[in-house]
Order: sequence, then structure tokens, then C-alpha cells
Amino acid sequence: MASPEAHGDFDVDVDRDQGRDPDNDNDDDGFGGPYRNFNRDDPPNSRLFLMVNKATKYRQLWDLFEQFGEIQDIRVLKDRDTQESKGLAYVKFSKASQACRAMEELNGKKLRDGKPMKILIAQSRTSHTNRDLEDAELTRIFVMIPKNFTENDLTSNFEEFGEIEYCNVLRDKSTGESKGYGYVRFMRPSQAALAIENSDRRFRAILAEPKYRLNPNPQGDWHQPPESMHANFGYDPCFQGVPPIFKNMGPKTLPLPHFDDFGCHPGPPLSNLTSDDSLDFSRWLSVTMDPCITREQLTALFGLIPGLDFCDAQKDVINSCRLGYVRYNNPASAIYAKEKLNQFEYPPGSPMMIHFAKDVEAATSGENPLRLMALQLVTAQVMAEVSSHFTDRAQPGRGQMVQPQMMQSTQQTRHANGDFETSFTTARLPPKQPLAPMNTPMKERLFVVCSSSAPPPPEALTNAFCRFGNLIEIYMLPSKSYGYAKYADESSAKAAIEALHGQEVCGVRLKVLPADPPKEEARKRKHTV
DNA sequence: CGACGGGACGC
DNA sequence: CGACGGGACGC
Repeated sequence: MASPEAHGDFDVDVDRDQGRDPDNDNDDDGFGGPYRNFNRDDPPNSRLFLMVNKATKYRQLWDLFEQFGEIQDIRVLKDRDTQESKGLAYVKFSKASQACRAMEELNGKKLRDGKPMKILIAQSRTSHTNRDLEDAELTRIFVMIPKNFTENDLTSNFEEFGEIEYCNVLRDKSTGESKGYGYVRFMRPSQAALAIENSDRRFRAILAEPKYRLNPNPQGDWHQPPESMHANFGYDPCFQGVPPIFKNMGPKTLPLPHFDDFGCHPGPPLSNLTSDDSLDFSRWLSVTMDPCITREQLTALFGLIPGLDFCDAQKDVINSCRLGYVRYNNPASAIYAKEKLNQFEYPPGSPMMIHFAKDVEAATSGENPLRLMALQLVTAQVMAEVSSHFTDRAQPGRGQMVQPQMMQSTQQTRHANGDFETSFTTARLPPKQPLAPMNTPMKERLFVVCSSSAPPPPEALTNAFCRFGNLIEIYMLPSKSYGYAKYADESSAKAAIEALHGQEVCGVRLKVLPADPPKEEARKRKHTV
């Protein structure tokens, strides 16, 4: 954006209006003229306030601060009449983590031979307070978490952003049940900022307000969030080690043989099927699946079928999916696993694709005797166990759980060759595309209405709406049958309407229309002071 | 040590 | 028909 050159030889009081064509307002701040000030601290805490010596020049600050990130603006304040520097400056970064790190590294450092400079997070114009932020207010984040998340889960999810001082899970005092919230205290503000910027967006990480500033609501009680808020975590397979659906299913861990170990793993011999060494390779399956599925989950799932003796999951960097390898101690179990679990949607909308590791599918399909033996061998009781895990959970207190929909909602089409193709939607969709970063400016918003009052699971909606690119977010309003999809690109949004309007996702018919402008924002802008 | 030209919707 | 999301800590 800005650069030292853009401001020529100015080394003082930089005004971005200078030299601008007033008819060509290409500012991306969405505010014209005097309203620009309100965007100065976006994102929050991305602007520094400096006390420097009066000799410090614009260019000097630029050269010093640019190593910490993308500088958007630097202003050195000067006396209106005398044009003398006031020894005060603002440095605006594009990210709070950059500003914080610059502050951490440079606060107290001397410029040339002058006094040490003092660096603070700039107070935003709209903050209505003149108090400076302390580090304690910049190092603790508040996050939403699944109900069964522990402090250790918090640690393992947030330690990548920096050194953690402690983690807290809020629990009910009498029952000990998690409230679905947690705190993470980092050692440094930049680490908390990195967590807010880069952690899984389902954590909804924000800076925690200091405890002493929190106020009770008018009833004098602490505000409790509605239960529906946790719905996403109930569904969410990507979130942690073992989601509810996989709990208590199959073995949790398996020995990891060497990768070149293609020999038989010693397992319980299957009496009525003698392993044929020439068919040994048919014990191996490859699984292409959603990257959120872990080895542990894959093990639990494929462990439902007896004879699992190897399971691993690796990142497929090229296709940005996850590749699983599964081996059974007999070909029958492998065939059965493929038969029963292929196209299983986990998360909903992401069918896993199972293939034999070698190209032997032709040999094991159709009336192949081995296949028939396998189907007899693996009993109906095992199958009943599989399906019970997918239907049991529809009941108490967890009525929103996804399993029943997952099994019923898929559309099956039989191809000429006899294969089934399973899809969670009637729409014809291009391949999955990555979501746009959360802070991407929204260009188009869609209004999404569901035919039934129970909308499809969020993963399925995201899966469908992401395929046109530039999807920022899609959400349904709690206990409503409508929601909004935000796109960072108009043509992506247009393509989503074309492909998805009138189609079904998980058995729910959708209307997809351009959304009216948000009512609240219009009001806000009107009354902004 | 120390805070950002001033201004502020529009029926 | 179907219009605008959710957040807090016993001291």
C-alpha cells in the first residue's frame, strides 16, 4: 500500500488526503472524506502510538518498523504553527500481530542518541477512554470450545502461536461440566494476536476483557449464551481428536509397522478363510478423505471391521486432502470395509473415497468368489454395530446431531456400470475451493432459505457454497430456517446462486438469493458520530 | 515524556 | 413463504 516513496520527502505530518484526486475515491476503507478516521484502527490494535525524540523523521521510522510487517501508514505529528515535530508518531500496520511484535521489540530502544522511545498500542478514536492498554489486556484470549475440550486440548491447539502461560476451561461449579468457553494466556501480546488472526475460526478467538471490567447484566446475573451456540461443535469432526461419532468405536491405537512391511501382521487367524499370499495386496486400502480426519479417527472407524492391523493418515500436499492407508489381516475384511464405508460422508458433505491400494478392484468386484466369501464372513452383527453408531445419537439432548441426516440425506445415482455415486446434494458442483480468509472484505452477500426448519449441518453448507471460490462464511441464524453466505467476489456469489438455488443439500431444498443490505449497518452508518 | 487539521445523517 | 448470529472468569 503506502511506501516511503509515496510520500516523497515528507518527513513530518503525513496526511493521506494530500495529493489525492478528490473525484477518485478509491479508498478501500469504505468511508469517504471525514469518515476515514473511523477505519484507522482496523483491525483493532494494529496501530502504534510512539513517543520519540523530536528529531525522528518519517523515513527513519519507516526503515525501523518495516521489518515487522506491512506498514500501512506512518504519521509524525507536528505543531500546526511552528511545523516543529511534537515527538509523537503513529505507525499503522495491517495486522495487530505485526504492531505488537514491533512494540515488543522496539519499546524502550533508543533512536540514534536520543531518549528511549516509548511505544503503546494507539488508543482508538472510538474507545471513549484514555487509558492505555496494558500487556495483561493483550495477552489473554477468549475462545469457544467443544464441551469435552480440556486444558490440554486448548494447549495443543494454541501452542503453535507462542508460549502459553496457562489455559482455562470454564466449568459449571456443581456439575463440573464445561461451559464451552476457555481462556488462553500467552506470554506476549503478539502471540495472542497471532492466535486471534490464525487459529481455527470456529474458536472465535478474541481478546479477553480483563475480569475486573466485566459487568453483570441488569438482572445481576452473568449472561449465559444460548445452547444453540454450541451446535457447531456438536457436529464438528475437525475439531479435536475423537468426535462423538467415533467415541468408543474400535481400537484407539494400533502398532505402526514400518512402511515397507507388507508381510502379514500377526493377528487372530480367520478360520474359514485362508489367506492367499497372491492376493495379499488386496488387504490394503487407500482412503481419500477430508483433511480434518486424523489417524486416530480413521483407526476408530476402520477398526469397526475386525482384522485391522495398520492404519495411517498423511497429508496429500498436492491435492490438499488427506490420504489414509488401511490394512487388514485378511482380504475379506478389506473388501467388506470398502463395501460398507466407501462414500461415507465425514464430515457431512465430504464423502471418503476408498480404493484398494493396488488396482485390484476389478478382480474383487462383481461375482468374485472372494468377495462373496467376505460378505458371508463378516456377519450381520458387525454391520448392525456399524449402523447403530450412526443412528443411536439422534436421541437424548443431542437432537441436532448429524448422523441420521448424514445417512439419509445422500443422493444415490446408479451408473451404467453398476457403481453407485453418492452425493449430499442434487446440485452439480465444481470441486471444493478454499475459503477466503476471515478478514477479506465482503463483496456480495446471499440470503439462504431452507425448506425445512432444520437446516443442513454447517459443514455440508460450507462444502456446497465454497465451490465457487471466495466464500468467506456461511451461517444459519440459530433456530431459524435462513442464513447468509458471504463472498469476497461477486462472480463467485453469482455462480453460487446459479448452481444452488432450488437445489437440495442434505435433503433440504434451498433458496439462494442476493441478500438485502443489512438493516443494522445502514442504521449504524447513519448515526455514526 | 503523551494523542491524531475540523467536521459529523438528512427526511 | 423467508431478512439479519453467538461470548466471559467464585476471591
